[in-house]
Amino acid sequence: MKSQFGERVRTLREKQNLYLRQVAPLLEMDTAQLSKIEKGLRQLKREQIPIIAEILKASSDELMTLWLADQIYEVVKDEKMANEAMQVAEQKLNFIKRKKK
Amino acid sequence: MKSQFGERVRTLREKQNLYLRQVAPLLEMDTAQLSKIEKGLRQLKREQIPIIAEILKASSDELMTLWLADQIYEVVKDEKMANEAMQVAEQKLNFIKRKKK
DNA sequence: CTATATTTGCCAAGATTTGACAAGTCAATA
DNA sequence: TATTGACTTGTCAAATCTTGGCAAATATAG
Repeated sequence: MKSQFGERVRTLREKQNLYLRQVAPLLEMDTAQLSKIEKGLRQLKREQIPIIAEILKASSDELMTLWLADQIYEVVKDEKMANEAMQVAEQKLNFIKRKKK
Repeated sequence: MKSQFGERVRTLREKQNLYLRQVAPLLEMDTAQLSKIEKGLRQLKREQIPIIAEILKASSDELMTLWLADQIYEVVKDEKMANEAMQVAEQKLNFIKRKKK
């Protein structure tokens, strides 16, 4: 499981019977780049997520969630304190959210 | 709450009655940089965490946890799907961990 | 073998982060 | 109010990291 985002994009693309060469230009990149993105070797730019969601007729929220999860995972993988750090981050997140209401 | 790591470092440093000018050289930086780190405007390098932990007679694990939490928070702050993403990342983390055992 | 789809390797260009310094604020106090 | 010491802020070039684009390699199907 290299990149949840990439794997999901590939699945969706295949479900739509689209080739890299068809999708890549819509994102203004070449097939090599999109291939790397699907394999998790590169990151799609955050602002392109809604675009690819539309191309693949998928939920932008779902793809954004997977994309963010990949970024988080990149930070904590191989870290002994990963779980503790996630918990602390979550608490901060909820604390800030509560404050904003 | 800008940076949990930075705030903790400052607290620990003050508890030890140390000045920036005393601590900074031990990390091979100037006081300006360390000041920014404590205020969350810069990140300490990951590999320097054990060093600062020793200087401040603090737990390396604790500081690493806060440092990682800051990195995670940076990824998800202001994101609508933040909580969902954290959950997905956590699942992946536990999945991988289970596999490694 | 040929054609098409995808993957991989490379490296220059672009973007981001850091290091270093100078100048600034602030508080205590002579 | 002038001085000193601690800390902060702004700037910018250098260092580091990431991306874009191309060419060549591989894979698959006919």
